[in-house]
Amino acid sequence: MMMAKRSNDLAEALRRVPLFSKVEPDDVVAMAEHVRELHVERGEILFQKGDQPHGFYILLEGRITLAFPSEQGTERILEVIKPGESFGEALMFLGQPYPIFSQAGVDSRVLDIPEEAITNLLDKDCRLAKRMLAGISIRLHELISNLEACSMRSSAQRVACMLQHAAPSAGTQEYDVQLPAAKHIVASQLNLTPETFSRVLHVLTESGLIEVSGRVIKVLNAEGLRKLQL
Amino acid sequence: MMMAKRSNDLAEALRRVPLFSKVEPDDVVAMAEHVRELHVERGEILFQKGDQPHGFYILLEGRITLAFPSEQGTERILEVIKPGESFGEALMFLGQPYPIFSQAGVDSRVLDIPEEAITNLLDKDCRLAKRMLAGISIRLHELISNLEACSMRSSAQRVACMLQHAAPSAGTQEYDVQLPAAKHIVASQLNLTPETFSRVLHVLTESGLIEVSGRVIKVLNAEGLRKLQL
DNA sequence: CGCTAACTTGACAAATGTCAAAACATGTGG
DNA sequence: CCACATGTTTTGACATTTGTCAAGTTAGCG
Repeated sequence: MMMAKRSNDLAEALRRVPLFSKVEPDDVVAMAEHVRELHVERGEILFQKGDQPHGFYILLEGRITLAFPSEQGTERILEVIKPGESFGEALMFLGQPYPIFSQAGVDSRVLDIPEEAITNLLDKDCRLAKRMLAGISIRLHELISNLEACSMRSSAQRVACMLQHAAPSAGTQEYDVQLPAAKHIVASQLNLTPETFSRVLHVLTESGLIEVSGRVIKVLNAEGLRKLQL
Repeated sequence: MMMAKRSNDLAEALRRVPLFSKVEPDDVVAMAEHVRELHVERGEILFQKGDQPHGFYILLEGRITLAFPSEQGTERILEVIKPGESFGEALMFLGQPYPIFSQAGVDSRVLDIPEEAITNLLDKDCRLAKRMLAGISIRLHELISNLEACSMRSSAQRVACMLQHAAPSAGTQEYDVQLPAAKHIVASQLNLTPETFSRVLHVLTESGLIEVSGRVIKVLNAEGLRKLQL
C-alpha cells in the first residue's frame, strides 16, 4: 500500500516535468517504479567528479550547483540547477565518469532516474528522444556561450553580458536585476574571482551605467552596456 | 539517370557514416533524396555566425574548422572537424542562429542534411535517436573539458593536457606527437596566442619533458607532464 | 636561391589573481 | 535594543600570467 502510494506520487511528479509531459501516462507509471526520490541536505554532494553515472537527475525542489573542483577548494561553478530542470543526461549516455561534481546549495529533493528506465522508454517513444535531444542541445548551446564568454571577452564584458541576459525584454534601457545568489557564486559562474567582480561593478558604477545596492543591480543605460561588448 | 546515380552515391556515402550505419537501407536511400553534396573551397565559409541553421552537416573529405569570430580577425578555433564527423546537429535542433562560423581549411566535400530528412527518420528509428543523443553527448563532454581547461588550468597545463591526450596509450612514458595542424591553429584551440604556445613549448623543453622539432613533439617524460596538472 | 609564411624571441603593457585587512551585513542571545 | 559572532563584500598593495607589438629567425617551396 505504502509503496503504491509513493510510486503514484513519483509518477505525478514526473508528469509535471516538461521532459515527460507528452509521454503516455502508462509509461510514466511504469517508469516511476524504477525512480527514487532523494533528499540531499545543504552542502551534501550528490555525485563527485570521477563517479560513474548510473542515470540522470531531475531537481524537484531546492538548488543544485554543478562545478569543477580544484585542489584548494577554489571551485568554478558551471551551472546552478533550479527546480524542474534535469541534469546529467549527457554523461549518462556517454557512460564516462562525471567531469564535474554536484552539490546542494540548500536542502533539496531530487529524482534519480536510472539509465534502464529511460532507455526502455526511448525505444518506445521517439518524441521523448527528440525532447531529450532538444534538452541536451540547449545545454550544449549554453556551454558554447560560456566558452565564448570565457575565451573572447574581458571581465567587464562578461559582467555586462550577464546583465543584458537578465533584461526583462530586449531594448529596455532601465531595469533592476536581482542577483540569483551570493556575489561570489555569480562571480564564479562568470569565471571571475569575487574581488574582480566587485571591482568591475565598481567601474561600471563609476561610469554611470549601473547602480549597486546589495544583491540588486539597477541598470541605468542598457545601450552603454551593449557598447562595451563591441 | 544522372540523378539516380548521384542519389545512389549519396546513399552509399551516408551508409559509411557511423551515425547511419544501423539505419534500414531503404530509409537511407529515402533520406539520400533530400541530401546534397557541397564542395567548399579552401578558405570558404560554410555558415556564418548568426546564420539560421536548416539542417546539419557531415564532412566527407577535407577539413572544416568551427570558430568564434572577433572584430580584429583574431578568431578562436573551437574545433577542427575531420572526415566522417558530423557537426551542427545541436544547433539544428535548437533552431537558434549559429553562435560560431565554419570555414574550410582545405578544399572539402560536405553532405548537407536538411532538418526534415532527419526528423522524419527520427520518428521511425529510435536507435538513430539514441545514436544522435550519444553523438551530441560526446560533443557536450568535449565542451565541458574545454571549458574546464580554459577556466581551471594555466597555459602550460593546457599544453601538457593536450600532449597527454595524444599519447598512444595510457602509461606510455615516451612517444611522438605529430601536431594535426600549424602551431597557431593548435594554439588557438588551446585558447593561447601563438607566442605563448611557443614559450610554453620552450619551457617544457628546458625542463627536459619534451623535445620539439617542427610539428613533431617528442614526449620524454609523460609522468612529468602529468605532475604539472596536479 | 629568394620569397613567403610560419615560428620564435624580447621588451613591454594590460588584465587578472592573491593575500591581508577593513568595512559591512546579518542573525542571535542577552 | 545592544553587543557579539559570523559570514559576505570591498579595498589596497602587490605578484603573476598572459597578451601585444615589433623584430628577428627559420623553414618550406617555387
